[in-house]
Amino acid sequence: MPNQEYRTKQKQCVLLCLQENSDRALTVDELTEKLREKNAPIGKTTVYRCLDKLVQSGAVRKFTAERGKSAAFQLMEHPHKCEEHLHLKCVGCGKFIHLECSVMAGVNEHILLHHGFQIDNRKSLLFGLCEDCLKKEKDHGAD
Amino acid sequence: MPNQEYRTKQKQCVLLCLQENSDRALTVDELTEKLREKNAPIGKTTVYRCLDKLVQSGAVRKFTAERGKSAAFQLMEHPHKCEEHLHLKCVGCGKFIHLECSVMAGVNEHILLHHGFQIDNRKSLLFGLCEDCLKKEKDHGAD
DNA sequence: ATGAAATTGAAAATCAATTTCATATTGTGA
DNA sequence: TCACAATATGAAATTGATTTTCAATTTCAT
Repeated sequence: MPNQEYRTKQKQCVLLCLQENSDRALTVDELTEKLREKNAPIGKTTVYRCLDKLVQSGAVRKFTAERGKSAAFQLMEHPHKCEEHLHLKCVGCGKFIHLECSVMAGVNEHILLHHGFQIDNRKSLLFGLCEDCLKKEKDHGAD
Repeated sequence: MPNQEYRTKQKQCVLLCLQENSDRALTVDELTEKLREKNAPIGKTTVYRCLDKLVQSGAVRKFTAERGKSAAFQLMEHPHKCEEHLHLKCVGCGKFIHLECSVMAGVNEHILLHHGFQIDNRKSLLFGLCEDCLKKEKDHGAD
């Protein structure tokens, strides 16, 4: 009486596609389209299900967009390491930045000790503008 | 040729209701129900529209829930001050905490100077467990 | 090869949020 | 006070991402 997860072509393809695009977050539609182009057509329902499992396992991070916009998914290269630091997401270009830094290392501890709050790095995300997008904004003079 | 915002009963009621519940975030359904109970019935569409404006103006913060769950809205008592510090949100009880603290004050500056990233405090939120919920979790021994 | 458990995916359902549009309200100028 | 143009309201219809359903297919231990 097997009680396990079956190894299927579809799951492998979704994971591979995420690996090939690990520098950015993909929506379900983008993923489905990329796989169709690669002659590995797959139903959207299945893509949703694969991603759910990957998110559960911690291997993939889900960026929940505002309603009406699709969520986007990105593979985390080192999930365990990722739990140890905060992350930044640029609202200009979508870039995802690992905030690994000795100065920042003590921040979560400080918040736990002095504010009684235990931050969950997997669920937290700081939004703002990255270096490139800041520069672009200055050049255009706007805002 | 007026080119302004009309002062209507509905807008005042929504704002008042948010003020009376400024300790927590309310969904559109909760807000609509509370106003019905107060004999100030209002259409959901209008509640959505009022909230949009309040969010635009910075007076109200919107907590975008995962899909299938409704977003929740909470009045910010001092919007300008809020832009100056980060916030914590407890995933256990929903508590919203202002992280005003001298130690944290330099964090955004450090990230800008050393990581080239300008954090937008209005869009950022750190998730985790507050003191009370941490205690509850320990008592139950689970996890 | 067999069959029970798990997976797939098209179609239908879900549901918060948005749009539409006819009606009602607001505030200004006469 | 009146009229009217700008704005607001809200019920109903629509949208659109995600989830559910379920019959057909695939996986893998025996």
